[in-house]
Amino acid sequence: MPIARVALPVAAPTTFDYWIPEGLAVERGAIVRVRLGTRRLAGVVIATASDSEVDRAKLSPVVDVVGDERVPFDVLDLCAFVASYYQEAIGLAHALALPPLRAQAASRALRGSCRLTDEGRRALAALPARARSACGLRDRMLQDTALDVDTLTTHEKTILREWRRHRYVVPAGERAARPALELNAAQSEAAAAIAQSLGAYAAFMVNGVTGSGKTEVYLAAADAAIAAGGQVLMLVPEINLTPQLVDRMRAARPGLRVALMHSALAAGERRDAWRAAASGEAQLVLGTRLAVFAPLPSLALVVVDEEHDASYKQQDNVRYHARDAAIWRARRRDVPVVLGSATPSLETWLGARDGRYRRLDLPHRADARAQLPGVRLTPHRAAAAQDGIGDALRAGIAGCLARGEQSLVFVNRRGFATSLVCAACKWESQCTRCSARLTVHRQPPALRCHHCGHEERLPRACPSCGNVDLVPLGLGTQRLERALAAAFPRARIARVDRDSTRGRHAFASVRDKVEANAIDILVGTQMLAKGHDFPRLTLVGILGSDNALYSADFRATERLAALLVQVAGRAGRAGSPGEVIVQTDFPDHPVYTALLSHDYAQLADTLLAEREAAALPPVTHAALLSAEAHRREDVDAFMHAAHEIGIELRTLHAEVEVFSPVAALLARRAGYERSQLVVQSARRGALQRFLPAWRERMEALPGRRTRWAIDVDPAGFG
DNA sequence: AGCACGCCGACT
DNA sequence: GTCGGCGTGCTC
Repeated sequence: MPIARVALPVAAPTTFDYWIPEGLAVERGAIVRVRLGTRRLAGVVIATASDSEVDRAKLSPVVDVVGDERVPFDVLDLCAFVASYYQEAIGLAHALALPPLRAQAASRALRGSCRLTDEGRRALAALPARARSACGLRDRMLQDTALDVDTLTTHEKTILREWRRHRYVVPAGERAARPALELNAAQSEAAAAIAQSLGAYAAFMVNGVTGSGKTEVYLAAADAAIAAGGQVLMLVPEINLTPQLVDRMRAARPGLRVALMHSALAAGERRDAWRAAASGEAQLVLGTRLAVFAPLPSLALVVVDEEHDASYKQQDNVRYHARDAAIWRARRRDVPVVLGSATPSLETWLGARDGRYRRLDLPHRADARAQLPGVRLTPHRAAAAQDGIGDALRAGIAGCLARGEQSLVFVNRRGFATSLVCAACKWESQCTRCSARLTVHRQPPALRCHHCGHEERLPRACPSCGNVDLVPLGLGTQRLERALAAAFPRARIARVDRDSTRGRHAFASVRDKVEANAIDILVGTQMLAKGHDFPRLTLVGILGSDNALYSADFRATERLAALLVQVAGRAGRAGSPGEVIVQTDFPDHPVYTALLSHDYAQLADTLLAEREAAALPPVTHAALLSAEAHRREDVDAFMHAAHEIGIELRTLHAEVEVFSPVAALLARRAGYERSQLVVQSARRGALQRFLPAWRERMEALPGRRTRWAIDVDPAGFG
């Protein structure tokens, strides 16, 4: 009896067999609907066979085949690799490759940018001011000559669709192509090296300083791949970055067929993108980490932009690393892969040092007029009394304002203050469900936990002793914004953090304002760090970054270095020289001296030597077992057992080290007590042989009160 | 992951 | 007496 082996989206360790009814064409890669228990599920056929190990009586039939899409074989292989490498359920790993199955009529997708017609302009201007739902969009349409549809919320797209029916808006058409950017020597050399290697596996590390024009290198390499009839897969860390990147791509390459893939797309749009990729119609597939599973029949080149970025590692469900999956896939398909960054991860750095990756350097900014910014380190402690704004930074901002230039002040913490303490007794705002302090917020006023979302009223007096002298400790974006407003009352200030800027629309509107020169000072967190060109921005202030140096996580310094370089890179990108002022009390720390001398390479070598000395990743290979339960004793009991099993298995796996369980950095979160345990080996293969045996023994442990997971190649030991 | 089955405590 | 709490184990 013909059998289909189906990977179903359940946390079971195996696939499930179903018999194939006569007349139903079921082949490897087909998406089928089946019954599992009482449920009906869609899964992907990973193999067909002439019979099954399972009792015939237990087998049920394949219900039907969904559509005509097939998951390509290399993607099936990638999913199998991901399941095995990351110790995940085979079916959950394969679920990553399924197209969105909601068969809703593919909405006539709006693409690119739209502009108002004259009639539309009249109609919208005449719209009553209280037509609130459309108001923001209307204002933006009336202001802008063209609006990028990708930056809109789904609600706004609905409105826009309506307007298009009335012929109020029409597609803006392809923007006039930017004058073809002359590649400099380093750029054309890098692009040529990649282009020459098309047709076979090769891995490149493109190490280019901020503003060195890595995108142009990717584009030139992509041109070569596409000209030969190939498809290019380009991964980016965040959806925030895609609209701008797409704009640039479309402007530079009119007519380029791009498909976007990220989780913020509606099911219909995602399905369209999936089909465009699968049919070969899309020449460039641009997306976040999940795009690494896209069907690409003519894949010719893979690019991972900002490859150091932590968001490539999925932190829940299937804990895969999209960069590593991309490398695996490139090897499997025998095509080149490009890993680009201004601050390469130490994994990639080591790969380049060992000769596994070919190193391509872009040591200068592409625009010859744009110098790398000058960096100054000034003491932070001295600034504490002035809400964090030291004299140098104050003078710098004043200078910028006088010249009509923009400044950015960065602090990596939202809210007003880190915590609230009582000046009289020892009381401190503490989360009841986490081992963390509650952050002070003023807009709106509240004490909030950034780990579990718990919220309390902002107390007027100490809940413990009644004293009214409560002191907000530490610096957040809201406090900084207030201090800047007090210091520069006439400056136009915008705050950008997760609280102020929800959704893509909000971010795009700040970006537009900055571009329209309606903002003098930007205050914000991480959100501001990445990949946005602000030509008038000449000063960057970085506050509170020393906090990262206290972190117990071994990757903290590497992450800080990347963040500093990214933020500093916002300064002075177009002609005007930039300045970066970093307030630190550790000016001799290698991470700051590297920033001063613009020498990330030196820092990466130093950090790598430290990892070598301490036998830490990427020199060794690690997995992290993390567990949580409501009761401390349950976690401890589980971890104790897990540790014992690990030690016992070492008789068979001598090359693997099993460390003792320790409380997690955040020992309690949302009412769960948390612990973790590290296992590692100098050899990846040894760790890979150990992990399944260990996992199976742990799965057999009684007591399900503890939730646990294995994280292979964890982003940190936190 | 769901979902059912099963074996123990407080309710109309 | 049974309603339902969640701990345990199975699903082709």
